[in-house]
Amino acid sequence: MSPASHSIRTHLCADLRSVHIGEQVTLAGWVHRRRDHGGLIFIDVRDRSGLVQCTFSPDDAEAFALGERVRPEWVVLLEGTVAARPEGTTNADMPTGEVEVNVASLTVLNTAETPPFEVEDGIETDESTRMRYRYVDVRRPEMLSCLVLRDRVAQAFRRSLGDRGFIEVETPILTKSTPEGARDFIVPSRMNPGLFYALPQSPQLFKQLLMVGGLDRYYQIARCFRDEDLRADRQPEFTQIDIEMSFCTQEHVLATVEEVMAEVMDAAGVAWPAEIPRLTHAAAMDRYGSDRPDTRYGMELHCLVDTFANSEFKVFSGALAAGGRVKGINAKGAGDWSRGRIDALNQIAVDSGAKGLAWVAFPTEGDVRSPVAKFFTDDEMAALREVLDIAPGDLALIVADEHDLANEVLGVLRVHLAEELELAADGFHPLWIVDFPLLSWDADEERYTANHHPFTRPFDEHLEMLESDPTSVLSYSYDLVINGLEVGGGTLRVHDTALQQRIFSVMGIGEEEAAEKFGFLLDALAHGAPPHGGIAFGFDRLVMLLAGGRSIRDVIAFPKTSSGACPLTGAPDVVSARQLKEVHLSLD
RNA sequence: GGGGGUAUAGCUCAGUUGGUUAGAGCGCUGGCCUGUCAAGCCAGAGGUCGCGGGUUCGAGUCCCGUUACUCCCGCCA
Repeated sequence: MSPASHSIRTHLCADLRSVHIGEQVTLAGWVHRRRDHGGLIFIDVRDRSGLVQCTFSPDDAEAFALGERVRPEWVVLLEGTVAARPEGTTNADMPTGEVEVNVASLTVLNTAETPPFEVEDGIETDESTRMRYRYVDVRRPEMLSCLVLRDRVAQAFRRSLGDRGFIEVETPILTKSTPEGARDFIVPSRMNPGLFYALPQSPQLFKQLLMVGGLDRYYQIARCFRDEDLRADRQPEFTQIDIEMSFCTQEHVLATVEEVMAEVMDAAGVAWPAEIPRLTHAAAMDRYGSDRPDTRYGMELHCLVDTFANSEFKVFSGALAAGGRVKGINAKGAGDWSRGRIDALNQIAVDSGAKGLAWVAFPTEGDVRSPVAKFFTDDEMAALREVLDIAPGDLALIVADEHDLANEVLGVLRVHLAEELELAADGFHPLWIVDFPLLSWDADEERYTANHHPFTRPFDEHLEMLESDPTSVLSYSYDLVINGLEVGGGTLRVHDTALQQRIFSVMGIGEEEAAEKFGFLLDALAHGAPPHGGIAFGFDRLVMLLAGGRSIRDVIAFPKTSSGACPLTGAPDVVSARQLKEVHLSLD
């Protein structure tokens, strides 16, 4: 049903077409632009559907006088007759360009101050100004279309998940602070002096409790809160499509998600591959140097250990002797880069933790430029060309270092080079990253920490290594990566109290602490927890990606600045002494 | 917490080696104008040069500090 039903208007502005010619219509909207010719006035009237041109003729003195008075962004109600535009005055650039409305009467519903910026696409106004006047900003078609797309995607998720027997359940916003993970936003409790709620970082534990509760399949479009520093793709509050299912294997979760994503992408009008390729975490690191590789381009990492096994070059031989790796990438088309540009790459490598970056440029056939090639034998050079598939115009970049570091450094360079060389193909290139290690060693905290979260289920066949070789234990875990952006992630969960205790123990979370922080989860697991698993999608990121944007803020109606402030409301703000006293807080 | 960038009219920006009264386009206000659609023409208003301090005869410009916005690193299971 159109918004024009049950309304003081009969049509939306941009719905008018030649078929309406001769009809009496009533429109309501904002004055977009006025073109006053003295004896004839054009006003483009805008509502969320778009624009239509309205004309005021001096024949109707009353309406004409009002037409002279109105200003941009005034809110008007107007009645008139849809008419064909005179020959030669149609506007092919406008959907309504064949017609215009000859206005018989106009009512000013509201006046408006001059807007702080133009209500049109493509403006370059400072973002905090746009945020401060967000109600003006969202009148711009490109902003409106982002919110519409967001709605489309949300509706598609609801429909698709509902069709598959998932039940939408809301979980608490006022909840309990948990260790691990991000910093919590906390809320003082007036009725319980000195005690605090925390806002959820995700509904993780609640959805597991719902599985124990026999809901079987749950989803929620859930608001999540994390008190960490912001980025272009990170807001302090954000939205997840949160999904959990019981009695399933990893394959069942992935299959369900693939079906749902196919339907969602179809609803969003996006081309989407029939099958989502999979890559293990280890393979992703090995081939792309990243656990969220951008597969819109190649430039994979290649192992040069065999190539330089007997190298005289001390940097290489030293790294290999220490058990490290020599790996390289081929920056195709960068063979003629200046020394300065290559030095910049070296700086990126060093900033990423490498000791340095070896490079060999092949600007033209038979020409080689390199500060290190003199250390290579002819055979080594030939092998290098072979392994990296070098052609004239290419640039070989080589890192020799400890295994993981060599991968990561090249991974960073790969992303940087792809941007500079504009390698990314069009469209959306999703892939699954699976089989993440369960735990990582945190050198700062001197303990093992969960890669995903502490409730992730280890591979059954790796359980015996849990205490003896914790970092070698892989887990039932999966991330959905699209164009180098982590869009979703999930795991199968531990559904057994004893195993959960073992994992806490390996992580250095004692029985007492576990009982205090997660006691309710452990209790639940002891009350008949089915095997279960799920996934959560970063909804804002996904919509941003589909909208082709670079900032998550453009798909959030009222986002915050990078310091977590809201220029519109002025939040965060001071509260009164009385409010503080009521919640038993005093400030420094 | 660290690094980079930005801050001059409502918006987007220019402003030279420090030098008279800080400019432009758009927008805004007024006037003219009957077929425009980024209407056109004429006229006009509009400035705490982010803020504070310093150097100087003189600071939008140089120095120090600071705030806000923004991008990145750390951080974000």
